[in-house]
Amino acid sequence: MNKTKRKIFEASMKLFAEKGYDATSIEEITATVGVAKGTLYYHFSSKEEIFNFLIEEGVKLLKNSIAIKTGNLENYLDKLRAIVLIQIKILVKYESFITIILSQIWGNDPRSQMCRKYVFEYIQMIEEIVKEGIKRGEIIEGDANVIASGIFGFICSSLIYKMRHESEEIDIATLDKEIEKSFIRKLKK
Amino acid sequence: MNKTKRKIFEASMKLFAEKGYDATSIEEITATVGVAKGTLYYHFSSKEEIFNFLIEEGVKLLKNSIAIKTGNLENYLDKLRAIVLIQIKILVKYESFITIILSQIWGNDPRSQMCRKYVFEYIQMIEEIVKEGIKRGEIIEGDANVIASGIFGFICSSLIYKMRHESEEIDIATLDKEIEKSFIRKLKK
DNA sequence: GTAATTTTTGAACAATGGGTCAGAATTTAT
DNA sequence: ATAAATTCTGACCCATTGTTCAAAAATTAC
Repeated sequence: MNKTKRKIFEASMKLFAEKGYDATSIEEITATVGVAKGTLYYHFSSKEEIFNFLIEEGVKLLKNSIAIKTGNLENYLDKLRAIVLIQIKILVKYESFITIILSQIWGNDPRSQMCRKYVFEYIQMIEEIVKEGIKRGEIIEGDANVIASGIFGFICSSLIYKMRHESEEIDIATLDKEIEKSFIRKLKK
Repeated sequence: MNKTKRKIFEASMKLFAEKGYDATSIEEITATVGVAKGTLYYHFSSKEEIFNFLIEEGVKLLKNSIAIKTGNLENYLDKLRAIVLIQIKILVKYESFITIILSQIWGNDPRSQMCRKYVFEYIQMIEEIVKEGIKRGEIIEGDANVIASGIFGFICSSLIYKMRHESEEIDIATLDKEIEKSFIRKLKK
């Protein structure tokens, strides 16, 4: 990716996360980057395209991380543990992306639907792991749907937790350990 | 509340939930209700005021429900169970309100901050229950912060679950039971 | 029935925002 | 050095939006 394009990409990510898609104007993005309007439209065909680009990059990152970190684990509960940890790590490192996703998935407009599609795919992936874990007797019996949605819910709760402790620096290991201790561990059969 | 005002209130709630605050125009709201623009501005001083009004009403409802349903329970884990159930019930009955809240709390703009303030108060309330439950030995030891945030996360996961099963009608009792079985029950000491 | 009050109307206004484009500046190729 | 291709600029366009207001309509009070 071009240097200018990357700058526009990063400024958009930050602004979309802070103020939302609609409330962020093209003018604001270009002012932040320090280029003229035309430059933005040279690199991206529309505001919408910036957004799509953003989401695709983020999803790619999340999926890859999960694939790498869970691939070589044998036990399916350990896979879930790994997912929770990655979720927290991504949240801390790419908070803007997670913020955008969590802001966008709830509505009914096309943009929401698009984001939701990705999130559903992600949860589906978790669900497969839960199902297999149950089948193998490594995870307690239960509705894999609900459990997978619940594990996604931990992204929300982690971000909320992070926001509630904005002043202090959040300790990934501690948050992960506490979620593990209070919720995940209990999924062991 | 006036009949016309109520109609405006309800249409706004629905539209804000579906399309988001910024993407919903005054014109759209008034067209939905079937009144002229001026009528809206007779009942509300601004778009922002509609939003604030909306959030306050919803929060009032949620807090009251919780106070009533947990008040006469002795055991603190039962209180948490009741909260989860109420969360699901409110979600099904007032989905628009929950959708608006979940869309709004993640950003950094004044509107997000306001919504977040309410959500933090709500989580705080859960946290107090968790703390007391731990003190009394009815709930396992753990970080009350994380557990309370986690229980809030179940609102997110329930809405996600609901959206993933849009076609079928969601069964409150079942969803509640599954969350109880997989997550809440395990908090018992 | 008339006056006073409340409620509704919709045209008009000012501001903002996404997007365009012809030309300038810069970089790359020959 | 010159030509070609790439990248950048910012004034301009047009549609949209939140808000206002003087006048009309409807309701209430006397």
